[in-house]
Amino acid sequence: MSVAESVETSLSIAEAADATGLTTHTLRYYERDGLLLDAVDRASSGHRRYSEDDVGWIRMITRLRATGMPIREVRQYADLVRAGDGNEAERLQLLVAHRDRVRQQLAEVATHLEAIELKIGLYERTTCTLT
Amino acid sequence: MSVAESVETSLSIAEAADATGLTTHTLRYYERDGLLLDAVDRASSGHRRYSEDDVGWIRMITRLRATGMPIREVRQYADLVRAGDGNEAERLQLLVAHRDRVRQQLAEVATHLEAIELKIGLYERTTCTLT
DNA sequence: GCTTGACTTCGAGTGCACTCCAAGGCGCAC
DNA sequence: GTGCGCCTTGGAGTGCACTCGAAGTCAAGC
Repeated sequence: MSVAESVETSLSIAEAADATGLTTHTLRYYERDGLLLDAVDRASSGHRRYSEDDVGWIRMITRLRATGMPIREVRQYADLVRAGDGNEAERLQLLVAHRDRVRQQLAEVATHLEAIELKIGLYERTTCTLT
Repeated sequence: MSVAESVETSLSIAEAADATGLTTHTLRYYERDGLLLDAVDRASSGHRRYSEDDVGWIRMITRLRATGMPIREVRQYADLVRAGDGNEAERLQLLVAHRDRVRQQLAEVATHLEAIELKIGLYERTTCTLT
């Protein structure tokens, strides 16, 4: 923990887990699975050192995951970014497709939620009557 | 199919699947797993006959599922309903807890979506510049 | 009366996303 | 110098929700 303040801030895997809300297991899993842009830097001991860029990217992919993008597709996106400049149109296409799916799913969930709230209204009336 | 118009409308499993958007596999799975209120009626041939009540209940549980309620909890809810009158408060509690989770998750997804839309905005500017 | 097709059961298989384990390394505190 | 805790690896295990397969039944049409 005393190593935490290096010249440029870099985090241990536990700190990165803390910072991103993932577990250390998941962080290693994501790296193995090609979701990160590069292999994370290592200290001389072999321990991972996460840069701010790493953490920023991981936050991005947690947003994608939290909105339901499958791992496979996150990897595709990472592959595009890793490939460097020139494929921005493809990245855009991927993100737009995802956005549209999320919007639609959000709308569907909202509709279902309304139906559930209606049901709750019925039960509330019942239990009020009973009390 | 010519049997479709019985005295009181009852549906074959394929028709019920059509009506609910589930597969016949899933319908049988739900029944096996105790998600339905009773075992579905059978024709003399042993084939399932879904009543309108059955279909209504299945629609309700697809709404619960579509909003992320785990199978296990849907079963608990079904158990309560099956137990009959007197536990409305428990059912209400279960639904309210679910509603709150859904609302929160909806809000989180909306936030993540905004961040993703921001990213899309950046890419749109990039690709415009390139063109 | 034989084929066709929709249905039945039970159990096994699939895909996804983690999640955990065993065996071992490193560096600091006592 | 030894225990402690955090880290490493590869691979195996878990939980969820389906999804499929095999073998067989039944009613209807030709």
